[in-house]
Formats: sequence, C-alpha cells, structure tokens
Amino acid sequence: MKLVTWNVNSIKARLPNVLEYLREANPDVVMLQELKAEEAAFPHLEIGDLGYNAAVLGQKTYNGVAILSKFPIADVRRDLPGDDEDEHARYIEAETNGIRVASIYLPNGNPVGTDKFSYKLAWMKRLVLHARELLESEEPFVLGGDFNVTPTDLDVFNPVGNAMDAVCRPESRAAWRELVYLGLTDAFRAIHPDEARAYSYWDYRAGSFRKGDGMRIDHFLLSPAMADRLVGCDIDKKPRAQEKASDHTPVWIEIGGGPVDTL
DNA sequence: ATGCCCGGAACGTCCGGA
Repeated sequence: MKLVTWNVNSIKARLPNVLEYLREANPDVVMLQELKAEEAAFPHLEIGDLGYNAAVLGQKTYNGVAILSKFPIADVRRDLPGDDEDEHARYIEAETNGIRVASIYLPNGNPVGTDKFSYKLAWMKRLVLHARELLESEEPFVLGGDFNVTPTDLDVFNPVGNAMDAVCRPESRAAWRELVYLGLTDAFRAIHPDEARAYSYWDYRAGSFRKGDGMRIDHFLLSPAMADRLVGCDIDKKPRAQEKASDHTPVWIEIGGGPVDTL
C-alpha cells in the first residue's frame, strides 16, 4: 500500500492540485497538513468522489490536518496528549487497514528565542511521550507529516546560512533524535542513506525551487513492524513545479505485505 | 543586512510560514 504526506498550504487554494495528484498517484492513505480551513470548508464531496474516506481536524486561517484513506477510518483521535490548553489543529491519528496513522503538523518555532520556539520544543517532547505510548501498544504505526525539522545538515541547502532557523537548530534536531532513538525509522533515509539535495520544501522566494535550494522537513517515521515492511520511499517533485503550487511537495512510502500470521 | 513569495483575513496591510 502507498501512503503520502503533503503540506498543501491551504486546501481551498490547492484543491485542483490535490485532486489531480490523487488521481495520478492513487495513494491508499494520505496525510495532509496546513489545511488553513475549518472542517465545514473541507472538500469532503470532491475527495469522497475519488474514493477516499476523510478524518479532518480543521481550524480557521492556520494549521489544520487530515487523514484520507481508501479503507475505513476508525478510532480517530484529534489531539496530541500533554497540554489541554493547546488549541492548535496540528495532530490527527486514526486506524486504517490495520495500521495506526498520524498526520502531524509540528510547530515551525521561528523566531528562535521566543515562546514560539519553546512551544515547538514542548510539542516535540509531547510527541516523544506519545510515540512511546504507541510503541508500548505494539500496534504498527506510521507518523507522517511536516515535522519542521531538518534531521541533519544533509537535509538543508545552506546549513551555515540557516543555522539560526528553528528547523535547523541543534535543540530541534536533538528532539528529533530522541524520537528516532525510541526505535523509529526515518523512511527516506532508510532507502536513500546518503542522497544529498533531496528536499520536500522550497521557499516561494528567491527562485528557490528553480535553484534546487530547499529543505527536507516532511517525513515518515515508522514503527519497527512497519519498517520491516518498507519497500520504497521517495519525494515527488512534480506537484511543486506546477502553477499555484504549495511550497511543499508530496513524500510517499510503499509498504509491502499485510499483517503477518506468525502462527 | 533585508527582502524576495504566498494564503488568509480583509480592503490597511499585517501575520505566519521556514
């Protein structure tokens, strides 16, 4: 089965691009981020017509995440545990086709040194705690989304120039490693250990996409059972080259097999 | 050293993005 994560930067502005991509790539499960819309404005009809069920957590103007699936969606949770005061629509999780999947829009955190950066780090700590719970449940799971972290300098076009960016800060990368060291697999790096200039985001400004100056901040993290089933992962740059593109492009994984009967 | 480009809300121009 094929799973995709894509920060669409407004589902309303991007609907034609999203529908075209779903038709062409035909993924089974899709994690969307930055809907920038309340659920009432989510295009349930158009996306349903393509054969997808949808679980949505919307918010006016900012954030917003969704899970689309060609399989039934069950057991939806619409918050990351650990802070009852947090109103941002950044986390949705559900079960589909025997897998627990989460669509994650991790806080950007800029500028560094403000409460936005501490919010990011606190959010990452909550994610580590929740991932630990998921691991203890032994249910196979996939965390997909815009993590707003470049795991290493290999994942950013200009590490020196971006050293003060919250997506490159050592504190952000340390929190990312804390997550990975729980026993999760960065799907892209498992398949492409040394590939340079492989990015999922390019700034709209300064001709960044034309120059290939981007960052890899959209990721799939896999539980051990899912990592065993990983057969492919890549970044699909085509949607970023379109008119009226999002500044992010889809990342996909291919998962082989199904639940294995060990008896 | 700063802004470049977008989308949203709104109709000024700012905020957020990364």
